[in-house]
Amino acid sequence: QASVKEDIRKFISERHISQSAIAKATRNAISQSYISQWLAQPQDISGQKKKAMYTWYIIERRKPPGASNGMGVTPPLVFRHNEMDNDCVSPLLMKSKRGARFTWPKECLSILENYYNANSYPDECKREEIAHACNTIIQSQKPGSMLTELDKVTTVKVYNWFANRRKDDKRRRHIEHVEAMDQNNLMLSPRRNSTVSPSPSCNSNDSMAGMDSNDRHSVTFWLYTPQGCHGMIIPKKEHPMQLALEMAAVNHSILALVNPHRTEVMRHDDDTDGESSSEEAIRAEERKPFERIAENGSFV
Amino acid sequence: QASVKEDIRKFISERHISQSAIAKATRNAISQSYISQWLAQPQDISGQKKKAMYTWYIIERRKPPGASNGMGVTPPLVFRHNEMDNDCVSPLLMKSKRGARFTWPKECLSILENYYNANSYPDECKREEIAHACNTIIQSQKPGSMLTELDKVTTVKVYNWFANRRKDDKRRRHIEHVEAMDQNNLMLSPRRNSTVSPSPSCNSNDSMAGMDSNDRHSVTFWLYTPQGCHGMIIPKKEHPMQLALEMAAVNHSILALVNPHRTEVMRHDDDTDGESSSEEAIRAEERKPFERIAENGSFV
DNA sequence: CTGTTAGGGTTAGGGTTAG
DNA sequence: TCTAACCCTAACCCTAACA
Repeated sequence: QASVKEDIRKFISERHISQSAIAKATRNAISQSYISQWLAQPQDISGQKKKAMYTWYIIERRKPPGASNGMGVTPPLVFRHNEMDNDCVSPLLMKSKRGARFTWPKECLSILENYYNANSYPDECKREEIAHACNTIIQSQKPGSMLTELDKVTTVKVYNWFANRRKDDKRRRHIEHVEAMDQNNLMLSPRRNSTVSPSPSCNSNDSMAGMDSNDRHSVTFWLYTPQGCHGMIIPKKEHPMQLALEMAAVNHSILALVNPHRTEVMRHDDDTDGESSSEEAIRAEERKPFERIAENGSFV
Repeated sequence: QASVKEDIRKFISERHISQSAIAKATRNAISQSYISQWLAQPQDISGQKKKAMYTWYIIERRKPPGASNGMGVTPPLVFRHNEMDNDCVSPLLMKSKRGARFTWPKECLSILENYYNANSYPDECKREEIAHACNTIIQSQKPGSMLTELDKVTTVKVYNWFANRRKDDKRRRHIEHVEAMDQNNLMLSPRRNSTVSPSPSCNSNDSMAGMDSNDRHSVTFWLYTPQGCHGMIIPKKEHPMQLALEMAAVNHSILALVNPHRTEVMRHDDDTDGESSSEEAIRAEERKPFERIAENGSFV
């Protein structure tokens, strides 16, 4: 069965709708570049973006063909991600991170390091060269056995290494910088007052003050902008009934996509209580993941 | 004057030797935990452990930097604990990075276990639910008092529990697997006899057999492939004389340390044996670099 | 406009530290 | 001794900025 993606692709091209128009229409729920990638890659999969995309599609499709070539800023786009929102999307994505993890043999690390010093941005060609060099070395280390899929160095692994390496470098530099800038306030005042912040994480200045002595995980924070949560509020209303029907349709297609075999129920083995209290749903939106600050702010 | 402890600390960190490796190398004459504490406390003090530590250090230091990351199982470790052994244990607990340690009440554990069986990867939402459930139970157990910061179950604690739990699970599964693969040599022969392997750790199959019943810390080791430890066997025997000299040197340094008044000795390198005896060099050998077990080609 | 990717962010595996 | 909390980092997500 042709995927919904195919339909959308066709729809877009028939009506000459630009990717950026879509992005705009969905109020940047999906970015142009994401759309581009999604359309290009065969192994699609997106999280709740997919819903935004499908919703846009279904709504847009109803419009008269000639009028408004996608620019229509689709009616406020009200859908909330509540029921029907059984995050059935995640499992596929998540899967990838769950397996056994590759680790770089140290011989390879020195190779990588060498290349890195020469050039931190190797192109695909160079990456291939590097990967090959690594594989050769690894192979020479373990005479008999063939390289397993996991152990084999690929250009992607090399790419990742360089990317991570660069980030790490940057982080380290930043920390140094912060430390260097720390002569002034050696003695920081005891801000231990008991009345404050039940959620200790989000006070722009104060949090930074408590944080600078922190470990590498502060990387999560020293770039965080306090106001990251625009968008998605969606004031509107269409005919509720019709919308509901649409939503049902969307949901159905998604389900079908995710789970090609059985079209009816969907196990959604993951969490997802059948809960759908509206406020619950809203909070489900952009969860701020995991910040483990807290406890270390204590002993200053 | 910089203490020897400083030297050791530096040595360890430079060569990336883990505390548990040291513990193992000294045959648990010093526990990993003890090492940790000793290094943390400025107010050093240890009894005879100190000797074990120093002995390890002195011996390990002679090894070529690349080889044997602390895993060397130091030679029999002969010294006797005689005089000079002033066990001055003054627990001057200093600043420690982590606070007092939280422990899970058993009621909570069963809750966690339940959730774990349903889903080992709870999202933030679920974690909050779990935390709340735990807190409720705890609260009900102790009527009057408010939950202290330490006892309160947070989502982070829940997160950690699940992460640790998953690892533990994996370890357990692996051990089972190894045990299952171990039909052949159930009874490990008492290789205690004097003629063989002075280092009991590196005989491919036997070592595994001895290990599988091990505790959770075996996780550090079941990643070594059986034949990964060739070159460790060290058939050699040191010249007794040489050893004696070593011991003398060790004792000397320790004395100097215990009696910090006479500073003239210690600092220089112990191993005045200008030898680099040829047999020593043999053992330098390269070590096989780890190699994961790769059981996970499984789930494609 | 679209394809690419650098770089900000995050998750989770393997291993270590420390109460 | 046991294990909660932590570190390190491979692999992945997403988008702004470019080419």
